[in-house]
Amino acid sequence: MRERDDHRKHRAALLDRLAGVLEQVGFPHGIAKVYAALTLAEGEGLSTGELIDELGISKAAVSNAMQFLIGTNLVERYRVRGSREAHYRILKGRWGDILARKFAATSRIRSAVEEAMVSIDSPAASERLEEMRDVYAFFETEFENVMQRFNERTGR
Amino acid sequence: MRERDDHRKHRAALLDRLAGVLEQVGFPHGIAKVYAALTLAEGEGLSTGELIDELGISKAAVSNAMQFLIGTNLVERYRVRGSREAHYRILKGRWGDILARKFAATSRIRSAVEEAMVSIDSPAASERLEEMRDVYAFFETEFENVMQRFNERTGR
DNA sequence: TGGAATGTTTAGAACTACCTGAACGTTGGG
DNA sequence: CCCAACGTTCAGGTAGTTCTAAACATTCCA
Repeated sequence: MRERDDHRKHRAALLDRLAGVLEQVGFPHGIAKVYAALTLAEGEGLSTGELIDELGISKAAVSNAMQFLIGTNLVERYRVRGSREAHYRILKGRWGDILARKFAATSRIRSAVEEAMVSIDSPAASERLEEMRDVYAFFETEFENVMQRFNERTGR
Repeated sequence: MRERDDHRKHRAALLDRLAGVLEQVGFPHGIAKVYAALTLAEGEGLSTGELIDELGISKAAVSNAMQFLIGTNLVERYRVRGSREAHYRILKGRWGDILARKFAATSRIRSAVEEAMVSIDSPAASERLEEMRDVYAFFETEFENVMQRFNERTGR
């Protein structure tokens, strides 16, 4: 069964690559692997046991990852009749939220920099902070517009 | 000198806070502290010795941080006559580059997801990848437009 | 060109994140 | 209600990162 073996290896490589992508988005390593496995699942989702087999991790790691993924509303638990195991599937339409959360950092950063500006007296330092503030203020409003267009697009 | 002491403590807190902001942007911890110190410097920059004193780190850490900051074109070295120490100052107008670099991840992610799509046959998995691809493609073009507006704005 | 001051590299220590195994708690079928 | 299957929590260990100290290299001035 050389062919099957190749297939399996290829799938594993694909999974690692996708997990790497998700780490770039900001997911912790272990959570990225779980999310990637759920994305590439043949059916609608996977059970705890299937995740343990496919990823070679412990059930504690699965439990931990699910606490994060369910807590952040990216994954949900569901039951399959005839099985006592928990099953997990990816919720659709969550990518907008994931990215919106990242954009939220922009406004936090802007206000933190502004807060720093008030207690600085050196002109040189003020100038550097001002540049930083202006850049982030610009991107903050741009991101708001982008998200609005995104929501209109998906709302249709 | 209670007043001076308060001032010093306040500065240190401000520095930590700004360093935290920079970590949110993606800087590693040590590098964020150095960049924050250079931002808040009274004058145009700081010497190695000043950074060591202010941050309480070793000269090796300074050397390492500067390798990163100079390598990514965010800081430059300059000399001060009468001193044999290296001095470092923040380059102006680099924040656009910093953020552009982050946006570049968007297109890398989109193409990685597209690559995964070609070797997947499960309809459920394809659908999930497709959603991810579409979202990232949307943001990719939006970011391109945002960066163009940013460059026009600063180009003036 | 020699020597002191400074910067870089490297080997190892400390810290942090995360994972595992085991104990514990919970759930559901008989 | 009890037992077995499963999930969660927690203490401990491991891997990876980043710091430091010290050796080494470089630079600059006499």
